[in-house]
Amino acid sequence: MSESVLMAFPAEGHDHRDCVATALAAAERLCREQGARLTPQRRRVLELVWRGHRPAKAYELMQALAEGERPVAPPTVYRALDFLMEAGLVHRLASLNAFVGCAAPEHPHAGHFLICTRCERVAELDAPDVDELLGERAAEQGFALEHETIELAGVCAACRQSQPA
Amino acid sequence: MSESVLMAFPAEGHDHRDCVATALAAAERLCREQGARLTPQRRRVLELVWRGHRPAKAYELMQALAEGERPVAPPTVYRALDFLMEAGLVHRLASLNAFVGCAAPEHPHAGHFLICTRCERVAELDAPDVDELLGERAAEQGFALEHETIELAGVCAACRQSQPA
DNA sequence: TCCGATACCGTTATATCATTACATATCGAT
DNA sequence: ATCGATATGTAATGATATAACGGTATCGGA
Repeated sequence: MSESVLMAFPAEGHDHRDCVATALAAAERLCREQGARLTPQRRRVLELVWRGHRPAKAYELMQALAEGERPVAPPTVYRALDFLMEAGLVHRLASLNAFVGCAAPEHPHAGHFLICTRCERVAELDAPDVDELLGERAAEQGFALEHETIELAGVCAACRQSQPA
Repeated sequence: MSESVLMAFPAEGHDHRDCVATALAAAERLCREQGARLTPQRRRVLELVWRGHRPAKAYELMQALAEGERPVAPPTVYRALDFLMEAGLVHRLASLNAFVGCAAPEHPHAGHFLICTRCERVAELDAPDVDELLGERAAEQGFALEHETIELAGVCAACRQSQPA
């Protein structure tokens, strides 16, 4: 079995600057390749989304953007998020109305998420076989699948260990 | 393979009064068994949710409730919906901020939905094998699954036939 | 280099979705 | 009939997201 390109729950003491740096570098590269414009504003929003492995709310991002600078209005952040989602750099979590950075933007994939209800961190689940099966089941009904929303809430390994209750 | 108890996309000319009657009867029965109070108001909301196989928005339900009667405020409809969800009579679709009636409330199940982007109808997908697989994949990461949100957007068979584009 | 088209961004207003808090009414067991 | 628990009414507010419009930056072609 090959190493997954997708993100598991990150280790306790991982160097998060690496996560951010990698994500931003990948974003720059992808956008250059595709002729998409990763403007400073969009880059800044992406960086903020990557502040942690917790999903970021749009209005939190707004506040963070405004920090020190002049305040920004909702469309600013929603436009940036729309762009980033379009580019596959960010995923939206429908069950939380929140956004997370994508760790593998170069590998197009439907996002399947594990969401820890204790620590609120999010990981992407790499499960192409689930996709396949869902596709089959949908096809049996004559349904042409376009977009999947798969979000699994529960308790991550670290939280179970620290508080088995 | 046994007949699924869950709802496929309903046929063009199906007798929808049957759907509603069946759903309401099942609700009455379940609530009686469980000692839950299906008050007239809650029953009315359930009935409205079942007006069609399209997801119902909370504020639409509010308006419909108010029709002819005195206007109602948001908590009224949200409280009724909370009760109905608790009882498993209604599912919430996170990707649409909307609600659908559950066709098989006596069979506890995670809701997996097919949502047609053309006609906006919704069907439940019966795919215990998908559940199983997801559970396994999650378990591999030490993740204790609590709740699944699975919503598949696409085009239903009827819409594909009528407009293959 | 200039121009025009397109994409980006700022701003105001408003739409949409959902909850809090507290008062009143109803139900149902004793 | 009374009392506690549950359900409902009501007002206010919070949270999420989009519409509409105009100005500005950027880019490709003349």
